[in-house]
Amino acid sequence: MHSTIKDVASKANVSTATVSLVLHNHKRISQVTRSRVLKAVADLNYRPSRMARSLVLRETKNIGFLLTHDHFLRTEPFYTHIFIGTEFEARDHEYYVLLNTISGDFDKCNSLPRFILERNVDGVIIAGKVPDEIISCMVSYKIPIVFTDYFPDSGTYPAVLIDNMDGGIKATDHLISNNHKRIGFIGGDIKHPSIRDRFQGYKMALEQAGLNFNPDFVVIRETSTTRQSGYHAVSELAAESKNITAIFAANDAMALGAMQYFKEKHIRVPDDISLIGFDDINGDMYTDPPLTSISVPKIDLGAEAMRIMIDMLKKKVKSQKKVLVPVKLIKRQS
Amino acid sequence: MHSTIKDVASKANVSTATVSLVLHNHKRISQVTRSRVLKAVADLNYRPSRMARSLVLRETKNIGFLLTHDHFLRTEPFYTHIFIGTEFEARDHEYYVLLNTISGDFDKCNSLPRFILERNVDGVIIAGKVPDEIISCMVSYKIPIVFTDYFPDSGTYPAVLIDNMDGGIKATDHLISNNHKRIGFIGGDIKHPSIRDRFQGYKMALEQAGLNFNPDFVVIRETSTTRQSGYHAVSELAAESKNITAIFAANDAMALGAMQYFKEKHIRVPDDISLIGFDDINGDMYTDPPLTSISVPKIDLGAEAMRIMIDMLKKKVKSQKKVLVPVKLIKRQS
DNA sequence: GCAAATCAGTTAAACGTTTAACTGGATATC
DNA sequence: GATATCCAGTTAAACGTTTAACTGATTTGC
Repeated sequence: MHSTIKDVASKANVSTATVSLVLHNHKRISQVTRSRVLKAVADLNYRPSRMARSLVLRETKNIGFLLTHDHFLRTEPFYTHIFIGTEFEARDHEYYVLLNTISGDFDKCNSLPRFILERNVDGVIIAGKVPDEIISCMVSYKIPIVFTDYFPDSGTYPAVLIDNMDGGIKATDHLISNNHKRIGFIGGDIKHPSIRDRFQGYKMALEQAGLNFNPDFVVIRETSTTRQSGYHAVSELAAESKNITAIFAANDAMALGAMQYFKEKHIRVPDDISLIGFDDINGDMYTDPPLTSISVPKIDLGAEAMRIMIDMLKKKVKSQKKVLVPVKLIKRQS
Repeated sequence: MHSTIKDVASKANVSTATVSLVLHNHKRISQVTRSRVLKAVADLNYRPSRMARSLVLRETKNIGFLLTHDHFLRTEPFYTHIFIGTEFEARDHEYYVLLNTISGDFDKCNSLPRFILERNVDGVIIAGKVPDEIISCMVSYKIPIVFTDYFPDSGTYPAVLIDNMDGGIKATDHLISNNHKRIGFIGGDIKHPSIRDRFQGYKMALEQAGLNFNPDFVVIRETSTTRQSGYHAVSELAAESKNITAIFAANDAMALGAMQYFKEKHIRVPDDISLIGFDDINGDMYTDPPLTSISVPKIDLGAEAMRIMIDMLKKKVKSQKKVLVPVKLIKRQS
């Protein structure tokens, strides 16, 4: 089998403590012993067991990644990319990421992710909106938390968020600069902080440009932000009868739904109506025509969250840092 | 902080051994003691620590997921979906999946994934092609391995593979049944078992249909199977001058490259030339026109691999089972 | 020349579990 | 009534590390 610290110790004729001290570069060990130990380590191909270290050091070197089942299964790899970002950063600091999805109607504290109950993670990164209940359940475990792409209304946690308001402004400004005056907005789940901020940006940009905000140009009653709700929202908006010449969709999924609707009704994009989305999933998928959108650096977002987490763990102090990651307008043909 | 087995023991006035036995439903404990212990467990919200259990039971309840950096970063979420599949199955059996990418030019055994060196996984699932060296490095650790979507030429390991040959036949048959006689094949990395088998299926289907295999209709010199190589391969094929009316691309990425080429040359798909791919990434992305392809159940593939792994761990016996997961023709408009 | 300080290690406890082996009392067996 | 069996737990070792506290030898300071 594999070798343990005892094998190394007996091979080098020292105590296990000495081996451990050598591996931690402790100054108390003489050069000659040190090299004898290191030789034994190399000969036996020894590496300390993570489990044993974790137990005594009370740190697992695992970080939990938590999101709802729905978010994880979305066809657009939005959260997958955030996950990958955390993974990249974790690797550099010798952490592993344990993924756990929870159901959207979570309510019982004893159905918390196993990695929390069994104390198998040093901290948890939460991605996207999760039920408030789970957060209150988690506080009793005193585990460090970092939020990404979501932030609960109450509580003080570090978070990495998309600069949604700025994105809303940029998207709307883009349409305005293309001479659109009658600009619609379709959104869903308007209580979601991200969607709310994008909508806010939309209104601010209109105001800035001296355009009136017209509630008739807005559909935000949808409960979700899926392709279906985009289709439905745009059909309710009845843009054609209101002379709306451009639409800002709260995310690309909804924009795709809108596009499908327009295709069915033989309304041409962008000739008859312009369309801009948010999230820039076009990098991963294709749309016809390619969708103009606000690009979100998803991988950076995950990496930044992991950076904050690792920093908190190292300094043993709860951070409250909020990071807004900047977004970028990606002009395409819609 | 959290409670340990000692807290429970002293609260219930028993030894820690009794608590453990109760939690393992050992028959030796009387009903009255059992319920007293269980009450203490509930009151203190106790769960055994994974690290401590792992140490004494010598099982980590973690499974490693290994693939090359390149594969993980592919824009098409092929391996991501396999990963998700393993994740789903793992969850049901109380395992976690630790992901680790390795570089494609791996050579040194001491750069093996940390989870192997530190004995932090009970087994490893390898996804896609990896350097042979890593496999030989791993054998000395005597860790159970399951391959997915790849199988090394030497060695006896369990594997979950796509039925590539059947897929190749199905794809070619589909073109034949649409009255195509002059069918091209573009592939890359032809030494890769998957690509080789797809090509094999192509040839078999031609033969079966009484069509001649024409080497001029084939480009398999590309070294990779990316969009770029698809573009390049199809330009080399010069299909138009050879009167080729249909092309079977070894995977969807290459098909996409071909499509781009045709678009640039104003060759219409499917009017001027038919195109079929392999992998069915169209479920996750969009192409124009929607690409006919051979669908691979990626999530199932990952789940099946995890199932085999867990089964091996439970029975403590090395399996050599090879599973061929069936593929399906998805007719679209190309 | 003797106490104090330094050096180079070792001892042993601790982390939180599991479980084989043991114990001491009650019951069954002949 | 002595012995064997069963019952319901407990004791203690083990898993593989880390590290505070200790030790015994050597060096330093005055």
